[in-house]
Amino acid sequence: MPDLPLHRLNQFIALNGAEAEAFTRLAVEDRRYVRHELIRCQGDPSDEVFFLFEGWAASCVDSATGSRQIVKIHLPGDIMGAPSLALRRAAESLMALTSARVHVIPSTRLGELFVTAPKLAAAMFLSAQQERIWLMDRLMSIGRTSAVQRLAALLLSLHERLSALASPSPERIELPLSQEEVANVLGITAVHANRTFAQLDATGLVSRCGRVIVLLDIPGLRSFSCVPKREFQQTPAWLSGLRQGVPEVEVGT
Amino acid sequence: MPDLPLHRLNQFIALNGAEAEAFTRLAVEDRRYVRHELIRCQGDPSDEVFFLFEGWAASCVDSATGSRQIVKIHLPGDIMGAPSLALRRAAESLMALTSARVHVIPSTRLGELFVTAPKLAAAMFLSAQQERIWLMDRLMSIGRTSAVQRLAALLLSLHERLSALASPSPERIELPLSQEEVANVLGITAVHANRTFAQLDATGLVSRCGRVIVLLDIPGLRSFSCVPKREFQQTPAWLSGLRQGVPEVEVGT
DNA sequence: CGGAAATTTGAAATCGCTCAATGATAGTGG
DNA sequence: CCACTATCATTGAGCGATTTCAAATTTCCG
Repeated sequence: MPDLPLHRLNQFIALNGAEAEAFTRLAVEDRRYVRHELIRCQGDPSDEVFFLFEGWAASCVDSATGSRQIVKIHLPGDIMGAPSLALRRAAESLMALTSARVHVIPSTRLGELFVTAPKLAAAMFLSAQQERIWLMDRLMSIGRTSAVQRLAALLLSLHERLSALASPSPERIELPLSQEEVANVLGITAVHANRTFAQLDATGLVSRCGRVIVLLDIPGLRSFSCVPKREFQQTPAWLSGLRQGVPEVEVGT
Repeated sequence: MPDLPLHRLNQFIALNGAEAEAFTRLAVEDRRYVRHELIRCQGDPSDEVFFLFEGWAASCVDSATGSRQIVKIHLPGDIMGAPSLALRRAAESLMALTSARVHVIPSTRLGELFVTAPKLAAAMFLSAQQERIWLMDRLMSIGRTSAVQRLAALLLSLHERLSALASPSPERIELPLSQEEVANVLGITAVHANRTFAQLDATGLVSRCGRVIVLLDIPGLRSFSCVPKREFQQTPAWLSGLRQGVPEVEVGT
């Protein structure tokens, strides 16, 4: 198994080697997808989660009319499909945005990990809370700000996440999304997404050339977007019990 | 300690008496609030979570311009403030919508529970995933549907949650929110919320008298709202390991 | 090179917003 | 109980943002 991007799991609780390895052993399959291919469809039985190993993907909620809302853009290291662990049938569709490699993890194996590796369970719990905050911020963004501001907020959040991925120049974002897909993220129409790009361009906060966007003034973008900056804490003090109370290596089977 | 509404915690994993009791012992304080009082403010240190024991409350994200988005309406039994466990400073403000009673739970005590009561930890994990689905559905609703449809979706979700609370007649909803607050949920303005109420009234799907709303045609509302129905699973099969692998009662201190 | 998909632009219609004013309702203190 | 006040609900009119429909242009890919 090649190096996995485990920064998301390690973000809140530094896992030891055994724990990280236990995670890498969860996958039963390594699938490849091409752009626009469905990884999982809303309504499918939800007995698996997915680890995005390479490429970009999206979680979408489809409305009864067929229109589609992209509720999350996934980057390498993301666990996809976890919300549907609470359901019998998946709440969201997962779609590859670029060619992508995905590790398939049966839910039952994840369940075993909850027993054997409580630190990993805690890491996944915190990761879920982090996702909630991101969703809440996007709800605010869509509910209370204009299309241009939402676009600024989207670019900022991508910048932040690409930085965490140790991307070489995160302020240069090569968007693999079409304008229609960006529109599906922002809650606007494709035509308006185009005008919105032009509008943001005109502010001078970003410069755009095709699908390559360079963020020129990040503090300016942030105050323009009106979305507060979130400072996640690396090792939450309230979880200190985990380090003392639980034997370190009981992970291997 | 009086009977707590623990249906949310028991929804996914039936806790035994010791586990439920361990949870009730978490609280260090029982606070009362009046309508509109702030329970916690965005930016406050996030070293506590809150259990809503009685009354309604709201989680709000405030934008940099001062406008406020209500990201969640809380009913009795909800745990509030958990997303901010991942942060040093709270991401959301918590506000009482009616007079309310709230149990204050220090984060550190919650952390201890993660070690001593893994079933409770799993229940909170699943609850967080459920919240993510609700947030995703609202993102779809706000991003892709009209104001009237969003209002229908809001009323439906309240109906569903009131039913789970064993409310006597959940199709009769006595909203404790002003129209301005409803507008802050739906991502519209207060004036438009009023027109939207009138519009929904005119469809015949609901009837409204002041703040009392009666849902007349629930299937009709559901298809009108375009939000898919979610069937959460009571005891996810994938977590079966928890029942075998972990000693049942090691909960008491 | 050809064809499909994506981007860009225009014009008209619609939805929701803002500003402003008027009625209702509830709470308060006399 | 009533006047007083503040908050909330309602309505109108005009404006702005976004949508819709339609067409032209560009880019991508085989």
